[in-house]
Amino acid sequence: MTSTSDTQPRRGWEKREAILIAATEIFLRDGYGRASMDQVHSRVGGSKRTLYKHFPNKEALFEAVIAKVSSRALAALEPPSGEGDLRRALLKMGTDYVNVLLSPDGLLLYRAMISEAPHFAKLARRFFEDGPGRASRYLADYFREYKANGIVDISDPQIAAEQFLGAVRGDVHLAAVLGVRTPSEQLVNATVSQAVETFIRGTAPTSGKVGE
Amino acid sequence: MTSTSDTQPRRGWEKREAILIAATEIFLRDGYGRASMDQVHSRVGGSKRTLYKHFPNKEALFEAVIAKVSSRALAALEPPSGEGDLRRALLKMGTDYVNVLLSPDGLLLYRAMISEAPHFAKLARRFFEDGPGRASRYLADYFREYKANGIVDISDPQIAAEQFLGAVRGDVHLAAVLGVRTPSEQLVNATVSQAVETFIRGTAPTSGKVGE
DNA sequence: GTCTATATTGCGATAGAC
DNA sequence: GTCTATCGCAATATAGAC
Repeated sequence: MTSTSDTQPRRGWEKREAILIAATEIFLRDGYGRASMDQVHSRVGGSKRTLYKHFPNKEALFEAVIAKVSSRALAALEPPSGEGDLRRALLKMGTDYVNVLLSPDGLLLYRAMISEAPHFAKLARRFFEDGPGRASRYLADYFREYKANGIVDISDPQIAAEQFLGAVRGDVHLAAVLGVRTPSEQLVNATVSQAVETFIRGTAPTSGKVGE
Repeated sequence: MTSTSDTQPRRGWEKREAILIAATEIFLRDGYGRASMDQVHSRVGGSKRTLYKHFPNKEALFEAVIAKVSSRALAALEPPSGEGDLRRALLKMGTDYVNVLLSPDGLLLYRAMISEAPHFAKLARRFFEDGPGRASRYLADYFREYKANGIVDISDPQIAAEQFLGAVRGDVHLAAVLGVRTPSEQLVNATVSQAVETFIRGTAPTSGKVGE
């Protein structure tokens, strides 16, 4: 039982789903170029004709795969909870963010999007807007409130948000994407909390007060 | 005159260089998969035998291309100058760093490495060590000195270095890699200086003193 | 030039849903 | 029985490494 497909016949959207699942694994593992419709076909079984009925060509199949994985992987990015203190919000936001980036889907999606950006500009833009762009917008909005209340001293909230998330990412993400090393959860936590402390102190209103 | 090749005959390493130049443009523009030896051949002219004499196969040619572009693009990463104040050193380091990342070679190299990391693990590791890894090591060493002198308060210098560079990168780099937008020099400068200010205040020894 | 890989299609047979 | 999705299998065409 190495194959995803049972011997069960499938009809309608079930077949479509089966194709999508097989295609997802193959496209994300091998990349668009090295993946072949034949691989997908032999993995899912059935007729090639059916495959092309559901997805008129390789590009369409790839786009469907990315759309699905995107929504699945990026769903965990949520706006910081409005109340509560700054430290807690940043910790949660930072942790969620790196967890999305370092999740299997997150890593594969990131690689796929960067690889294919020149040929799938629309997908690349959507990925950016729904992923990193959305996260930093959430955080920027949050900062804007706190800035208005004088709780933080930030000249440009949007830039600050991108920088906090960038700091949290550090080199850990790139190392994981390149397969150089995979971070322990412990290192990730240490990284996030150090980033939070530096950021809070770096944006404290004027006195040396920490947080709160 | 659209071709890189003149009609001049070439011998030995000249031919090799000509091949490398043509291959560089094609590989980085189209990616490993879509690039073809035929394109390289027709661009550089001469016999296919000669091409395969210099580079026994496609992978070897790709590796040579990456090695050359890597050393060219990453050369600008230097250790921060030991004396001078922290603010100036961070500004220079941050600016150099994003300029490397956002340079044409930097962007193309980044994309190529991420795309091919699974199939060229050795190249990927070297890229990481010679690029981001080296930059953060330089900065971490610098921080260690300053930490010993009590000029900065940093719990883990290596993590802090990666975070500063990550903050400087922000989302600007990813957006450029994805072709979503290309940052103005002005935005880059604003980003770097905001990161520097936040970082300096965030790592100041204990009082509210800023820098110096 | 050779040989292989691969995207895409043609067409007739078939099988479950209504 | 009529539809419609699916199947099987072959054919076409092109590209690309060597």
